[in-house]
Amino acid sequence: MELHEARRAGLYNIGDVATRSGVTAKMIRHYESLGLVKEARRTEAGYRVYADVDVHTLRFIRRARDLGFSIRGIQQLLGLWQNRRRASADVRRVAQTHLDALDAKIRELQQMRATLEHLVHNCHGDSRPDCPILDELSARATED
Amino acid sequence: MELHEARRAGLYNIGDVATRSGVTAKMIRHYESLGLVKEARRTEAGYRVYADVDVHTLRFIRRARDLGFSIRGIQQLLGLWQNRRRASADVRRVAQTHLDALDAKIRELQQMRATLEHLVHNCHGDSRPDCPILDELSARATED
DNA sequence: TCTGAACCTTCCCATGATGGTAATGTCAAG
DNA sequence: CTTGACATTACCATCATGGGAAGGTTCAGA
Repeated sequence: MELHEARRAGLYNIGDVATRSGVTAKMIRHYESLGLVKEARRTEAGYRVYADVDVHTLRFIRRARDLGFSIRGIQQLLGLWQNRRRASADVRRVAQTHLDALDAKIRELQQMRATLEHLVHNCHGDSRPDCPILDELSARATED
Repeated sequence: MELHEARRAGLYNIGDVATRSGVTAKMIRHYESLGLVKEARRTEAGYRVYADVDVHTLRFIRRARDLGFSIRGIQQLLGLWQNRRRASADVRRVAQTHLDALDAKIRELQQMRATLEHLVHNCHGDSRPDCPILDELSARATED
């Protein structure tokens, strides 16, 4: 197949798909190398060729990434999405696992934030050198 | 210098320092290669040798890492810590920058979390295939 | 004194998701 | 036929950390 034939057949090259899906061409190739999306057909010149269904799949991937799912999680979600006999419980389990991970991460960052906020709040922030931030970081023990 | 002499002089090898500072030997070497800590002296056999002041510095680094500071930020903080003519305003500026970054990251994760929570909440989680989580991910447009 | 465990050294590779760049080849329009 | 905008692969970088291999050192105990 050649590219102009593919175009006439309603197919896209990687740049078109990138624009339509919101996934960069770079990442599309990367996902292919990971096996997250199946290997694209090629024109005779070696250009990747895509159809609407691929755009749809890549949008799915991008939305999942936007929700912070890992490639592993997206792999699971894609598998369930493409399996009509899936149980929604399986989907929810994957999502819940990620939700728990998000919660853990948020708590971790909030803990950092609280400590740092406290320190920043207690720092004069003037021309003098004394600074509770440095005092805390150089303290002999980890206590506040 | 040989190791037993160094020990008698109150110095440590990298394993001791790792234990005392809470920074792994691996990371101590890495920080040295980055220039975050100065190059350690060596015994004649090539073993790194450290003093109490180095333990102190590495603890400082570990505490800063625990607060999520980047290597770049820690470099700045170390510089200020070791500069007696620093202005606390400079320290606070570095900390505030990181605090802002933490806030941004937390908000980003909370946004993800909220969306995902909503989806998980609306998913039956039973044996049927219909699932709002997949519906959202495969939606034609990004709206809730 | 020998041996083995427990250290140390350097060097390379892996993570996860993404970006950059370079060298090279193809396509489409003027 | 040239030119510019595409495409291809391959490699390197990020950020902080860990793993492991291959080899040298130290030290305690038999």
